Amino acid sequence: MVLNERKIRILEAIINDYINTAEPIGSRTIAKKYNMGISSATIRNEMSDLEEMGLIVQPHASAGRVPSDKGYRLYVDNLMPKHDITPAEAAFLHQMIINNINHIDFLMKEIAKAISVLTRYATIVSEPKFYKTTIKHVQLVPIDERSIVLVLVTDSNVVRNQVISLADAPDYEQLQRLTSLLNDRLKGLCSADIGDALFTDIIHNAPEADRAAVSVILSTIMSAIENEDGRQVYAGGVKNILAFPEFSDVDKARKLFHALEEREMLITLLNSGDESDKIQVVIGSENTVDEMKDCSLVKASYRFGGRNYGSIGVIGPTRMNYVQAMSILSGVVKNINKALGELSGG
Amino acid sequence: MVLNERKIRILEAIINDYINTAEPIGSRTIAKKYNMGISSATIRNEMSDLEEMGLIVQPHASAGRVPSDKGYRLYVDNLMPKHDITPAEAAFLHQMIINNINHIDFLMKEIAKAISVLTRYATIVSEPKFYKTTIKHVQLVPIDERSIVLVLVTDSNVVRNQVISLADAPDYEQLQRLTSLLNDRLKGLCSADIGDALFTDIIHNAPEADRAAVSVILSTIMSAIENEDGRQVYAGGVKNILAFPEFSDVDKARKLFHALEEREMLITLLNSGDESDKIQVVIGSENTVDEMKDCSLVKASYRFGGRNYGSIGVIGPTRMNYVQAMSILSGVVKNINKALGELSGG
DNA sequence: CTTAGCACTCACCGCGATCGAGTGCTAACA
DNA sequence: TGTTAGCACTCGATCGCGGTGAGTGCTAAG
Repeated sequence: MVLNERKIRILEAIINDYINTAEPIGSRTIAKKYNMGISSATIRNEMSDLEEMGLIVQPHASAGRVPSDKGYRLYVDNLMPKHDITPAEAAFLHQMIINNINHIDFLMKEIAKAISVLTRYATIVSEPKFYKTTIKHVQLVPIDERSIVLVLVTDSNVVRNQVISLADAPDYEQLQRLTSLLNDRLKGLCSADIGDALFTDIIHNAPEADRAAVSVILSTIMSAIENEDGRQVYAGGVKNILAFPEFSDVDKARKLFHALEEREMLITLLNSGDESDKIQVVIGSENTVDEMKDCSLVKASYRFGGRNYGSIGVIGPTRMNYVQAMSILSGVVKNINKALGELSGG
Repeated sequence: MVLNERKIRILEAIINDYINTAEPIGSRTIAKKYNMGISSATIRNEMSDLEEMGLIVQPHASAGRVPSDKGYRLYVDNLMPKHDITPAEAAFLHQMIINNINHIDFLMKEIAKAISVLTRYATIVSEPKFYKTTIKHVQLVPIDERSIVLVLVTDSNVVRNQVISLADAPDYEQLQRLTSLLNDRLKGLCSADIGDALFTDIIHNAPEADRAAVSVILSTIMSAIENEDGRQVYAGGVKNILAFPEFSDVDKARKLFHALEEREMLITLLNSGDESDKIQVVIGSENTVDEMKDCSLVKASYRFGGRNYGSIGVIGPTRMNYVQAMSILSGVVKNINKALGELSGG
């Protein structure tokens, strides 16, 4: 069976209508609403064909049709109009990213929030990977007699705090010395560069009195930088899910909420698919995660100098507004990449 | 009408039953379940009195009774058994607090999470107030040519990061000098101590080349420390709300979710009531916030040396388990206070 | 004061009737 | 051959109705 122009227009009508109304749509409605110059009976015949092709389904015998996951897939891959974000949205995103580009941890949360506000869907983001990130600066800051803060700045400008408890914390001058020492030895290195040899070398070259402290501090630095999967993932706008009729059953909503609080699940989601620059769409049953079978995920990676940096995903019902989600996401990614580029260039 | 012993026992039975089942409870059920040696008819008469007193209400004519907010109030103030947390819970809380007491920002989030897990209610916490908190240490850390990080450690061991953008960031040695300068002048001061005079004095005594940077840095420190309401509030376990039958209506749940994302609302909630050491309970309609009229809030402040530090609140339906919420909350607060005490003593 | 008895109320459940949106099929038509 | 009007049919949703049962309030007797 051939998917002619008319079938495509009917499919588009069904998808557009369903995205807006969340109600199954019948032949008569299409005939009236989108006057295509053909009768409802003809549309009925075409719809019968579309169903046979698996592009639309009937929830029950006397109901209208609803797009299937396969239908959405065709739509997303071939039919969907490309369109950009509005200048206002672009300006808003650009400003927000420029303002916070120096503080990536914070920026990621703001982005998640902003995207959920613009799309009214849930947003998940992952921070830049630490793996193969190099140390730009370490700084030891005194707290009290038994603890200090390790501040770690990486080349991707992620700032991390880590409180370290010590039996007997060094005083301020000692910390200054240790800070200099550590920066001299560690600056510009990535986790792979810091082997056991360097590790013990630094300890042995430290003043006798500082060795215990240096050992603890080095371990903390190592574990912070090694923990590749330790990067943060944030979810924003999760409550938007409650606004969709597909989640009017509280139990269903609760399950999805629960899933979206699972770090591992979010990481799995964001890491799925290839890591190309393209925006990827995972529709309903294509999801490997069970709780997501009724949802779609639109995701993109932001990058910097060819290294994979992190990902951003928009989660909505399968009938989500793919055009809007994809355009906003691409706007965000473009702006982040641009800002990160300027950062490395400047 | 006098509230005799028997009426009290019946009221307790109604409240306990309703806390567990969320179903109106009738006279026959009480007679059977809690054998008090009196017939359902007698209980009926007593219940009629309790209703007249406004302690219980009937959702509709042929239904059982449900405690009123006034009934809960009486229960919480006078009838409720005091009981402590289990040794296991106590050990768990104690360990978590001791482990993280040096990093209060993080600790607060962990506490919110832990309380929601233990109680299955939502938890809100506010970080220690910055107001009248003194500066323990400031540290400037380099990021790149155009930005530095300000790390601020207060006497309550809160560690704050703030990225500062500068037209031309000082180099490392310059930052060292500035760090020393700022520590010399600011250590031990609270926001009220840092007036305009000191402010300009520091700037004028700084080397000519550093003045622009010092000015920006000082402003950042000031705004961080002055912003009394700028303290963070976190909500945890909000999704637990979806498990309660009183929120099986998604719309109701959505409204509460929305409210619990409003910073201002949370601050209002946590600041309501007096600031004594006592655990406070706000029941249903006693709430000033509209969205909370169906909920109760159990809240406590944790303190340190007589200064108000911050608050923790547990939010559940009005039929929440007050005994459990209050015991866990008091356990948490006791442990925090103890840990904070040790901190200042050690 | 307590309790058995009883009439009454009313939410809830299950049932059948009705309604209507939507379909598929058929036959007529261009 | 494709399009369309007509029609029977399907089936979820809605409504009305009587029955059921939990629960009450009242009354009168113990």
